[in-house]
Amino acid sequence: MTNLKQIAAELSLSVTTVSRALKDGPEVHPATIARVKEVAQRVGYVPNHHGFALKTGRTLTMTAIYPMETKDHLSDLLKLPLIEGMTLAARQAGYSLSIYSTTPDDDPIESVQRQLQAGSTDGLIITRMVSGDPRVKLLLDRGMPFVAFGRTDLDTAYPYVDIDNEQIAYEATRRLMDKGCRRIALQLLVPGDQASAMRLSGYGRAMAEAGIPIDQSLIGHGMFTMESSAAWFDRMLAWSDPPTGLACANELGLLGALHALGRRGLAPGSDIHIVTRDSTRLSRFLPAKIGVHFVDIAGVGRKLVEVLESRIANPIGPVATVLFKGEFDPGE
Amino acid sequence: MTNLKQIAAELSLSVTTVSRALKDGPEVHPATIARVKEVAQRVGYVPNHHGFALKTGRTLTMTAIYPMETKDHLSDLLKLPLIEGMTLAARQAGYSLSIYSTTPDDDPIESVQRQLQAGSTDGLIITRMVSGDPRVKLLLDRGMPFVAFGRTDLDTAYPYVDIDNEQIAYEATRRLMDKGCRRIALQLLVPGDQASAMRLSGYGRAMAEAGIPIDQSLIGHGMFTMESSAAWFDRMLAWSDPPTGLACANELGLLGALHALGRRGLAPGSDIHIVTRDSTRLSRFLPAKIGVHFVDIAGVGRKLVEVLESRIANPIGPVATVLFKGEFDPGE
DNA sequence: CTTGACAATCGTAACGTTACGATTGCATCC
DNA sequence: GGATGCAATCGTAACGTTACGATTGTCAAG
Repeated sequence: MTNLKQIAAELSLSVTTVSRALKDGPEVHPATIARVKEVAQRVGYVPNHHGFALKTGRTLTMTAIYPMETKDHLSDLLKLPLIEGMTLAARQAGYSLSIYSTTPDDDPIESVQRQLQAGSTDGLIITRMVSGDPRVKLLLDRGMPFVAFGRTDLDTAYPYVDIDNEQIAYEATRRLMDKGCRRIALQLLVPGDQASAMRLSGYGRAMAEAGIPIDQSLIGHGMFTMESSAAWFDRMLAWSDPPTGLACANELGLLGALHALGRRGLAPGSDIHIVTRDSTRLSRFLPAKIGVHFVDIAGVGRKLVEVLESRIANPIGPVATVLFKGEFDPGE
Repeated sequence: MTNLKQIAAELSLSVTTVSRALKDGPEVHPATIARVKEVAQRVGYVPNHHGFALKTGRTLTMTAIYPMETKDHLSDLLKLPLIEGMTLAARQAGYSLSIYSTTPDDDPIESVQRQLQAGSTDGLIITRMVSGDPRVKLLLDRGMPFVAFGRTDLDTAYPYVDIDNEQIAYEATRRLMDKGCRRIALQLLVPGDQASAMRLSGYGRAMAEAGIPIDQSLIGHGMFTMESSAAWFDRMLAWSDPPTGLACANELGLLGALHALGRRGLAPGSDIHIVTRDSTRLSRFLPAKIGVHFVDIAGVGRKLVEVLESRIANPIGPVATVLFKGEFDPGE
């Protein structure tokens, strides 16, 4: 591992001049800059991360707090394109992305505090926003740059990137109504999180417009595994008045529901209609007629990094808020 | 952000003593240790990562090099449990895990060299091993601790965790033969990688045992998206003598194949039989009779971290090599 | 010839941590 | 009472980097 000192020694220059030359400092003679860069290139000099971080306070690291809904089960395929989008964008922006996994046992606030105290990151990507999320105030107060994947219902302005879950659920419900459905079941993910609240809101708006009262028993919470989705939908199918429409939370919810349906020899398209949100295009490869909202989650990942990057560069600038719309494909 | 100096000032001790006290140094008076720890606790002291790293050379960071087969498409669901297993285990071991994404444009060797030169990681997790993989020698020569996800055909001993792809493909092929299949198609992932070579080897062994000559046109390379798998299988189904058995590379390959089958009104179970490897249990929720090899990929991720951790702790110790077997479920 | 301006380079200190050797105080021993 | 040993603590230097102010040399203007 080479350092500035070695380059300086080789050229009989001071460490200072070498340091400046490598960042094209105007005080350094152009010819010297060229010589320094030539040697740096030749010996494969790469700045030492920790020396830089210690001196400047900039760590060139972003941390994504990654919540796992369960310890063992697959919980949302969305995470795959999200991670791919984030890691690739972070790398291209010159940051390394550290992933801090949390289980349901972990306190979300404590996870953030830990990152704050450790001081080993320039910025945080937080997800799974809840109503009145206390992490926002905490991070703003401490001046730690961050971006949230998801909005919340605070007065405070803060940077976020979100999916328009309200619109997606509204449109999904409307599409099901267009098919003639009136008893429409809705899958929600983690109870209490903002994404689910928005879905519920969009669903409620569509139902209200159509004058259909909401039947709470049609709303499924905690549908973040194929198993839970299948069991929930299976119970409903046994009712005397089963739902005729279903809005799934995501690909896994869809797979679970299709599984329950298939076991009874049913398929979506005639008696029952299904729509879902999809971030992997996986639903398009299933042998079933389903309406799909595609959302560009890799794009969300890239945007999160981009917003966080500008936030780190200018922590007191205006906050960016970005909303990704879903694109509906009726799947006929 | 508090540091040792502040704690030292508060207790009128030297920084040295505080540093030692926090790691229970035997030279420090027990009562002093208690006082120091009490203050550290109260002010929320967390050691500064970069100061520590600069001084000791230990970064407490592991880096996983994460290859993306394509820039845009979902390429293997295996990555999700792998990342979850790795990140969680790394965190529990006191390391942070950095993910370095690479695209097909990136040179794998250069990616490793970059990590070596940057010196900002204690150890590397490399994947997608190829025949005679030059990264192994490079890392061994430079003394950088690492662990590979996958074996390769080198004489050199090096630590790895792998899935027994040879056995899985062998057993998959045998199972298909038990169903009466003789024309058996095989899906392989990245051309040239070792996992695919092992699959091919296991397939070849089973075919040889059964005395069936290998038809190269039944072997599909580059089947790492649902799209490519569907297109490939669709072409085969149009033949006058289509395959009667198919061994899929993974869940996505399976989805693609089922899609192609479904469009022709066919389903696995009678004319054609399908087996696949699965790391998400997703195939069990599909409305199709397929044999499945389950592999505990989250366990692989945890094991990778565990092996790397012991490698970092003792870089010249014996190399651990771990093989994960698949568990077959005929899916009747 | 002196002064001033300017370009180019240098030296020192500091970020927070740990390793090493030095120092202090105190009891014990001959 | 001075030497010895030991426990507890301290001071300094170093890891690699950057920021700041200082220093050198050159050249033109007065």
